[in-house]
Amino acid sequence: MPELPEVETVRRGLVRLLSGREVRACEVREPRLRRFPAGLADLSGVRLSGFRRRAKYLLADLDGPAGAPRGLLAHLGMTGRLRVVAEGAPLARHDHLRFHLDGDEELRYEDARRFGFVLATPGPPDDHPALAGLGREPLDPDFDGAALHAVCRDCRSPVKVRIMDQRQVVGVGNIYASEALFRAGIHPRRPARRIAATRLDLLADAIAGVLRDAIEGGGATLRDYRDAAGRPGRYAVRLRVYGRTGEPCRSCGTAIRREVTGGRATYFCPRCQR
DNA sequence: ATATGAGCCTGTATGC
DNA sequence: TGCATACAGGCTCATA
Repeated sequence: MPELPEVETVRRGLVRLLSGREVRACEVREPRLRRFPAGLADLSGVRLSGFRRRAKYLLADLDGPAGAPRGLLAHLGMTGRLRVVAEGAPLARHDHLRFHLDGDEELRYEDARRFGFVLATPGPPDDHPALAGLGREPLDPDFDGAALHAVCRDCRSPVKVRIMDQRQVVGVGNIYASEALFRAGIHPRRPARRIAATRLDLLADAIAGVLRDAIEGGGATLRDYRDAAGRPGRYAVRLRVYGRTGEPCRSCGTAIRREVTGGRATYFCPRCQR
């Protein structure tokens, strides 16, 4: 659901809609999120000076009085939405957090499944322990076949499981893992260490390529995902294998197959992917 | 150490 | 129509 392209799309929306804005107050309506929404009571008077992304996490930089939190850290989980709405807009059932802003607007955090969170950090949000141990950013310029080789060598797990492991490569979730492996022509259950170097080059390009294309399309909305302005993504119709069980492969016409790998639904073309 | 599976959580779809 | 069940999958934790 919200994987790297969706989080990046939300980030860009927040930059556009909220840069430089001031938080007047924050209201916690439901604290039982993935992590406790610590520090949000102390945000009055801070200014939102920047929005960054690391993996599937959103980081906000804050300018405020001494002692005020310096950052926000958020994760959308599966159904989390960060949206900018008019002050006092009708509340949805799962609007858990309300950030009242200057300019008569609110930033709302809505999350039906409560797998996500937003919290304030005393120091830079980068220092939060949740970010320790994360793997490589696939859109960094040095993400290539050699980088993937370091990730995949000696690894007996299915390659799909490996590229979804956030300690190895970040931002790739269930949807884009299937899509990237299709692009690279690699079977999702192939042991990671059994992939030749030339094919790892292809896979690195495929991962970065599908993520870039999805960002360009504003992310993929299957059901829940919305950007910071409340709009769905436009990339779902471009997916080549995800959710297409039994439908013809767009490349060879063979029926797309669904299997469970590492406990996750996995989609692939049994003819194009080896 | 790595690898696998359960659990968190609610809305939606499916089967009876 | 209603009920039970399975599934969705981000991550964390426990176990093998």
